[in-house]
Amino acid sequence: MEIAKTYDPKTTENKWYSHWLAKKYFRSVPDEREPYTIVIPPPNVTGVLHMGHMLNNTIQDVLIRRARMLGKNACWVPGTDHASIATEAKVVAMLKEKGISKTDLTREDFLKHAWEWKDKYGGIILKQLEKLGASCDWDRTRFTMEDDLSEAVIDVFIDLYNKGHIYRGVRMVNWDPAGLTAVSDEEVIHKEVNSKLYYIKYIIIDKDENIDLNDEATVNRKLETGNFITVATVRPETILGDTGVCVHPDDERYKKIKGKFAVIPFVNRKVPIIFDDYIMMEFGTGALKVTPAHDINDYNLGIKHNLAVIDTLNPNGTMSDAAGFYIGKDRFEVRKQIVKDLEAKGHIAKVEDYKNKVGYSERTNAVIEPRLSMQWFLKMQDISKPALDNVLNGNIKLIPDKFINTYKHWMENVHDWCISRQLWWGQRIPAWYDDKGNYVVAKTEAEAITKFKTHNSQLTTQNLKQDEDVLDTWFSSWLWPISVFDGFKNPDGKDINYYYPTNDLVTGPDILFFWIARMIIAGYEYRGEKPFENVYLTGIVRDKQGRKMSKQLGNSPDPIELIEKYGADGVRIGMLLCAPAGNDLLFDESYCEQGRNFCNKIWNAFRLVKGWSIDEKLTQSKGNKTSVEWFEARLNEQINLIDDLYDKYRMSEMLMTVYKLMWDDFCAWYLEMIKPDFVDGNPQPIDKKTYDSTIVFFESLLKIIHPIMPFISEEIWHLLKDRKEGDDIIIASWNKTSAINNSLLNEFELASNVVTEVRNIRKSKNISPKEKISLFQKASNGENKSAFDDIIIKLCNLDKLNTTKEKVENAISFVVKQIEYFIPFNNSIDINAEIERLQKELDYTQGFLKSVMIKLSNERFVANAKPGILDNENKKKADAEARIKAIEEVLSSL
RNA sequence: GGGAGCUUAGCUCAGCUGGUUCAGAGCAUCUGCCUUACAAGCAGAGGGUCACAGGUUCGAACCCUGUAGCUCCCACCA
Repeated sequence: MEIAKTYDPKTTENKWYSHWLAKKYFRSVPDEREPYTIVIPPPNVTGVLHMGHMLNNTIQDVLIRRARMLGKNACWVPGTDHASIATEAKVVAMLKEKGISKTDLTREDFLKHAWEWKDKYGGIILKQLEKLGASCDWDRTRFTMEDDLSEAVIDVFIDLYNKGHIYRGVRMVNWDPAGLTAVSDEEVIHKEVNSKLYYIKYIIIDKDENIDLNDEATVNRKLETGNFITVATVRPETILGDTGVCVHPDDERYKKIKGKFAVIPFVNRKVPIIFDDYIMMEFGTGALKVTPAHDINDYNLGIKHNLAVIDTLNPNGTMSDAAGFYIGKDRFEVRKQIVKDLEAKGHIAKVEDYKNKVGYSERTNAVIEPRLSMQWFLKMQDISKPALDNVLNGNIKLIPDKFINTYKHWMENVHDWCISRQLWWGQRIPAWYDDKGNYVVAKTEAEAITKFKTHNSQLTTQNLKQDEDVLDTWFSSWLWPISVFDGFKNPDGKDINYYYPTNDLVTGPDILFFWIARMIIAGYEYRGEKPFENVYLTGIVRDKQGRKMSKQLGNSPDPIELIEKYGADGVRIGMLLCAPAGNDLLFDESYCEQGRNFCNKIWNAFRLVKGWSIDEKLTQSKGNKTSVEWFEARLNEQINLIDDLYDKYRMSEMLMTVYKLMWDDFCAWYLEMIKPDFVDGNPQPIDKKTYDSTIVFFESLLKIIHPIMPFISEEIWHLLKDRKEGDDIIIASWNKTSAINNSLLNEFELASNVVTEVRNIRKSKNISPKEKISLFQKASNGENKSAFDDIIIKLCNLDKLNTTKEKVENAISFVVKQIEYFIPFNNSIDINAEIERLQKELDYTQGFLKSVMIKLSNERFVANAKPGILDNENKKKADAEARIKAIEEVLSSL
């Protein structure tokens, strides 16, 4: 059978994925085995796969597949997130294209459209994950807005409310006057812009004084006599909402106006002058106009000093009736106009150019206005305590641990969590209001009525209204590790008891607070136990220039296209190659190319082995015996290393170790060592013993690569030999190691150095690899045979490898460790070049010896260094001296 | 403004308790090879004042101090 020269992923991927599904290998149900559990960070239900998903799902699949091979009951729970904001935005956009405005629809109609949308596009992303090879238990697929999970969310809300952790309060939201909605902080883009800082004079009057600003004579007299205070602002239109002027209590300039009042231009409003150390005396004039309705800091000042709140903006960004002037005009128009009008009345002191940051809506690009609104909050102080403690004490590990600092800082300064969103797509807040604004929190309207009736027997359903808002999406995803196992519905269920706490969570550090910290909080609050043991934090995938991948930039490759181009295994390698834990990764397609090449290398190793014919009668040569013994030692050594790296979550190092074990040790050395020769153009057979060992090695290697490259490993596993039904690599046992022959590994080290030296000399002397040469190795006793001699002969294409007591004339020489080697060379040898080469070696070694001697002659080093270190230095000294002696001997012979 | 982190080869990064020939790996580069598994390959080579300046130590890429540059998080100052 002819085997293709290159590995073709297309023919294998669907085949094996369907096979695994059919065999239900991904399925997990509780049993007596140790569980190994990962819950997927649920992607947005209507989203499509991007590079970030590729990265963290590859890592999750690697972990889950290895756990499965380790004999654990591996359970990877997939699912999707309803993603209130993103999904609602998509549905709104879709409706808009159809000419439907959200405001024209009832809540019920809108939700109908939204569910249709979800049913149509939801789950595409999960289908895409299959292409990657993700071995999720698809029977367990959950959705954060399915009935059970929504019910859990509502129950948790009610429970936390009853415990006194949830309250209503006013909060400044980012209002998008174009989109007519509040947007989250994450959807606000701050840009630095050139604006103007206006200095505006406010007349000062006494407590019992009144003034009419239309009375020009009085105003001018006040201004001329210095009875005014100058404030600076970039938003002069907000003065219509001013209800105070604030200065620093220590500011000498303003001590004399204590107890006085300022008059707001235009509106003629008399407002108090307040003193607060929030003020920075150096900024502007050291006096701040306070507009509680339109600035969060001003709002806080207002609460502290009991100032009125006047909301001067309509939702669409025009001036409201409450503003009193310019009603119905857009705020930017008003800004220009009010400056002119103030100027005319002599209220403008000066105008400066000024750079400041302005927030823009990501979606509409409108300038965001801070706006007050009533929201629901979760008090974080008390319930977050165990979540902080258990990360600090190592009960939950963050990998890499540098994130502990960030986590600690955030948790120690934790803010109350605003959990309400002005959206329809999500879990509706279970609060019910009567027409006076009284409310109760209840699971159903009926319950709400009952609750109300205990206070007011007159109430009926007609007067009750449920809160219009929904809960923040994170308020459902923070329950994810519990709710996917029905831990709320059935708190003592088989699943939750078996799988919880889960083992590893793999996600990005950008949601450390949004999601990870909150899952930990919920875990302790509702299970009294952590939700996971380890959090593996990947980096953010960026492009080669370090920019975030985004649709706008168009710098994000389509993962599915990558898979088609390089194969799923190739792309998985590509992701892992550039993904050190916690560091952002600069993705480039060439990594996938490298991954594809690696697949091909493995494929060709298989092709080579498969092409050999076996001669059962042939006895195993000494060289082959040594080769097999060496590779076995090497393999065991590397498996131990790989296991250790897995345990430490050093994924990129683990990958590199696997890569080099396969490519360098197995393909470049081992297979070359045992590869049968050709005689007269005919390939020779291999002995059965060596062949069998090689197959066993190949199987071990395939098992090692399986978690990383599931498809090619399964394919070759089955092509390598006939297998019984159900003998699939995906469920094969992970390699166990045995004792390692270290002296053989050391001998190989020497032999491989000799081979490299000989090849190097061949190249520098232009000796063709086909031309046989001789090699002499010097040994005082004339023996010094190595198990690797036959291998050196083969790999160097020698006609003989002899031992000699004396140096060899007319030869090129080199020194490996302390041993001298000679290659007789008939053509004239460039003595000078030889001397130069050896002299360089000698200089280096002598320099090295010198540094060792300095240490050893240093009494304080000898006194202070640990014994092992000292022994080492002595050994280094002896080795270097022997080497110098060897080189000098060769040199003197020249 | 507050906090955290980073700076090692052309690129991406390892370097774990300060001490193995410690200055590494992969990629890229250069040179020679279409050698009967693989040119998506083989063989070989070159490449770094470990950001900079001090300090501690017998000994520093590693610990301390300062400086410069970069990144992220939080609060964002009228």
